[in-house]
Amino acid sequence: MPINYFIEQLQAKGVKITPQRQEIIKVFLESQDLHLSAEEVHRRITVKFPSMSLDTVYRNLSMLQKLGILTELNFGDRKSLFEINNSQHHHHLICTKCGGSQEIEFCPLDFLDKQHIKNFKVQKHSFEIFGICANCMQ
Amino acid sequence: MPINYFIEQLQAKGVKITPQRQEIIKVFLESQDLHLSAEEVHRRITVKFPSMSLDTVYRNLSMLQKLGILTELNFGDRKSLFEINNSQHHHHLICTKCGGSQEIEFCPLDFLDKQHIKNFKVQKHSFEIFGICANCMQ
DNA sequence: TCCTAATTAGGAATTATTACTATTTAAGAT
DNA sequence: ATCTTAAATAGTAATAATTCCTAATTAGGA
Repeated sequence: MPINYFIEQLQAKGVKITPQRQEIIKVFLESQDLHLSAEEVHRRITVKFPSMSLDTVYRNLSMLQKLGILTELNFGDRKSLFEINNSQHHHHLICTKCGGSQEIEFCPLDFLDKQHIKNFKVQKHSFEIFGICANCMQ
Repeated sequence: MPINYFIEQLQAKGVKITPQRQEIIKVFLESQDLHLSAEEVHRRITVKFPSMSLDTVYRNLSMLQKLGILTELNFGDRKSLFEINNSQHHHHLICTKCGGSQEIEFCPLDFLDKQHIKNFKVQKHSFEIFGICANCMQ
């Protein structure tokens, strides 16, 4: 997805298109890493724009997540990671040794009997598998 | 499960049976709430034993989790919750409005095609569904 | 009863995130 | 093109959860 695709979403929601916001989206689009922490996003931007405030990063990550442009991930280490929604819905295998992760396309909701969630309005869900990856296995 | 069941597990692992440890286990066994934070465990114990250190709570929760006596839960609010393993494996529906949770017996691993996780040694997994519970719905 | 490694209390330090406030700015109106 | 203003930002302080540190205590074996 080109950056304009996301900029248009912002315009449609009536939020201002600031240079800071554009930089944050660019970082995700240019990143090889799929998952970035607020700190890491900030670090990458301040290389070129040293005045970017960490608060601005947090504020915008949160806003972009609410708009559905980013997904927030919690791998249980009490720091949030974010990934941009430019591929299909998926979940993750996370290596507890090296910290790396891979995507799996399996989604539990496809197998969940609706009996289990009646009288409950589902908003979102999380599913992660933790273990040792092939690399770390030997 | 009586408390002795857990004490014996500790003895079998060769850790010392301190009063502090026994209190922590008691708190879980006596609690109607299924999920307790470190802070909450500490709060309940200091009513009777004001000198219990918060550090001791953290250290022991972590130890009890590694021994398989407790399960650590992360509902994405960057604070860990713990529950004692005295019922069968389950997952949770979590209400984003009131914070309450209910158990569901469905487990994704029962439906996961082993193709998805080949070359990966599974250690643990998380699965939570977030939404609005029946009470908060009206 | 003695010994010692394990454990603890108390407080300081760390990490991630949120709050606050004065200043700046995007973008619609004139 | 300029003006206006609500939204957004920078910089810093505050908060929350957790971990680290160290001297003192203690469980449990000898």
